[in-house]
Amino acid sequence: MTAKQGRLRVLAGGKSADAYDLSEQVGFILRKANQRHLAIFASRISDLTPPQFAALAKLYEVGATSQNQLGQLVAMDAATIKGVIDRLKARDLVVLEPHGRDRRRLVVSLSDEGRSLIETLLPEALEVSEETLAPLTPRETATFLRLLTKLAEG
Amino acid sequence: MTAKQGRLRVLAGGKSADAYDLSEQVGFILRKANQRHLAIFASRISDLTPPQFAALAKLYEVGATSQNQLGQLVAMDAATIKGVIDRLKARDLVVLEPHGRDRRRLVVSLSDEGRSLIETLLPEALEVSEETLAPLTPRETATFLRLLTKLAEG
DNA sequence: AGCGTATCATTCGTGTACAAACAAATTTGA
DNA sequence: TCAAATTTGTTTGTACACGAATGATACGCT
Repeated sequence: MTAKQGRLRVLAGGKSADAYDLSEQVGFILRKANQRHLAIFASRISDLTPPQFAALAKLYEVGATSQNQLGQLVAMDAATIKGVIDRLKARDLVVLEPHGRDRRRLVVSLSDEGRSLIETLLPEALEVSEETLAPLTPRETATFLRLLTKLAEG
Repeated sequence: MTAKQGRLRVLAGGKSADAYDLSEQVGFILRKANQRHLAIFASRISDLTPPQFAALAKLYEVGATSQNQLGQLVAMDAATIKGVIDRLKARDLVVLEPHGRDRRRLVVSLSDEGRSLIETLLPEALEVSEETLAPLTPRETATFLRLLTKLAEG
């Protein structure tokens, strides 16, 4: 019934000419892996979204920085990091101050509340990573992370 | 200067107690890998977004289906697939018809235009996958896809 | 037949993501 | 030195992504 449309031809001699199976494409599987991870994250850390957590964790790591710089550190563009910071700011988890010498800049840093929240959450976050990687053996995990990093960095 | 805040303690004897390096967490690297893939996709296929492409490709593969069912096939929830289909419908790439026996359902199928578009784009999509995987050797690619699939499926 | 449950589509609200266009401030370089 | 290029932050518009709620319809079971 469905044979008439969408038949994908595979050549006899090994390599396929135009065989395309969506569910075998990297992008598609990558999206699904991400979905699974997000679900695990949400089930353990309902207080923050992953991008919000990433921003706080990075601030905790590097201290005060400008908005854009923080964005680069957590791989978000200017428009995206702004939204994330706005929401953190609205919850008083971060503090914004003007930069002394450069009047374009806005320096972001953790509030006391933000610091104590991230300190509470860090152990949970490690468990999120563990649970995400649970389907793999330790050996596979090491291999996977190495290859994934290679892929992410191009 | 930043040493006072955010210091992460690592125990002497090997395993870290609460060391947390954001850039080593699966979720973070997964997000970056996704970003790189999306950029590659956009540079080669500017006509459609990846979700739109996935929906069309799946329709091409399986023929007419209900909205929700298509959503399941491409791993999108009901609200998401609806938006995607709305946009495809607005460009006349898909056709919507009521289902005969079940008046709740809306049957989606490719329009002629949609079919010819997806046929044109399929070879490009294979190259998107190739370029995404280019940082890995063929051997690494095979390993990576196997592990990624394991991870995505839990 | 009828009642509870499940499914399908839709809507609303929130939160990423990114391109593009912009203003203000700073840096560069001729 | 002073105009050009760059950086920083902001806004707008489009497109996912998902939880939760809703209404209509279908189905299972007694």
